[in-house]
Amino acid sequence: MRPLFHPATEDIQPAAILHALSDSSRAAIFAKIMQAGCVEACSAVSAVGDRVIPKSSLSNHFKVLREAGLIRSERHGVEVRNHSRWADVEARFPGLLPAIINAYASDGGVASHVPRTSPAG
Amino acid sequence: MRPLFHPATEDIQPAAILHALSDSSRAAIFAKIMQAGCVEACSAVSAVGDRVIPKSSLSNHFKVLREAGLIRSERHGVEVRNHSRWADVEARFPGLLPAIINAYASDGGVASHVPRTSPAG
DNA sequence: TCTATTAGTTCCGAAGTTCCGAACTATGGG
DNA sequence: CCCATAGTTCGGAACTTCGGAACTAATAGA
Repeated sequence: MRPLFHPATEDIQPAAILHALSDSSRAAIFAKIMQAGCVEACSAVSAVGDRVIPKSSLSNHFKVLREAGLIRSERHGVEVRNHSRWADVEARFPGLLPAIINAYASDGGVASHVPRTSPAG
Repeated sequence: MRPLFHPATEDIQPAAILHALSDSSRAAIFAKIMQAGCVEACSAVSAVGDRVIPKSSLSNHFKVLREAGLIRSERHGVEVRNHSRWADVEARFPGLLPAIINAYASDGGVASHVPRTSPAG
């Protein structure tokens, strides 16, 4: 298993963030990671809405979020803990994440009841 | 030639907007349409940066932007004029477009020197 | 009306991406 | 060592995107 790659804050690209969050499953996963105190094992997100997501797809979704710079993943024993990189992204692109999360929330969609203020992350 | 489809303002989806703008060529095209007084013939965007975009790809990029609700395209004789739907998108998802355009601009990228305030259109 | 030109769309094959089950790797407990 | 749990990688099917060639639509000129 190769080590998990994370971009430096200054290497985070807007296109990668938009691509990562343009998938509503991934947007929901990201919203959930923020709500859950910014720490979440992959297995805690085995479903989005009514839809069960297979492990391999989930692993790929986490990879896309990680390589976009949206989350930081750390192995802790047998599991991986995922932290939101909200502060990093906010520092680099102020207002981008709140706007995206709000848009999903106001669409009544997948990422509803998401905090409008920066969570501790 | 079938008529050009445009979603109603209330049918605009965040995921579609993010997907449309997660491609840097499309983000550049959209930025250019706004800068150019919100009207632009497709042929005026035959290149993005140093890269020449073939007509068929360009046609598809405009279609993606149109179907995401970001632009309105009207046939005027032999050409198509594209208007930004900034006001519609801003009404539905306040702050989303400025945040995205700013993110690209502050990345020093493709959509630099883009207005930070809502343009006429 | 016929032809040419310009602007854009559609078609379709090649190339690339995503999805997901199966096989695999890594860690921890007994 | 064996088993269970958590996640990754592999690989094929399904889907998307790219771009050249052929097409449609409007317009101008003979």
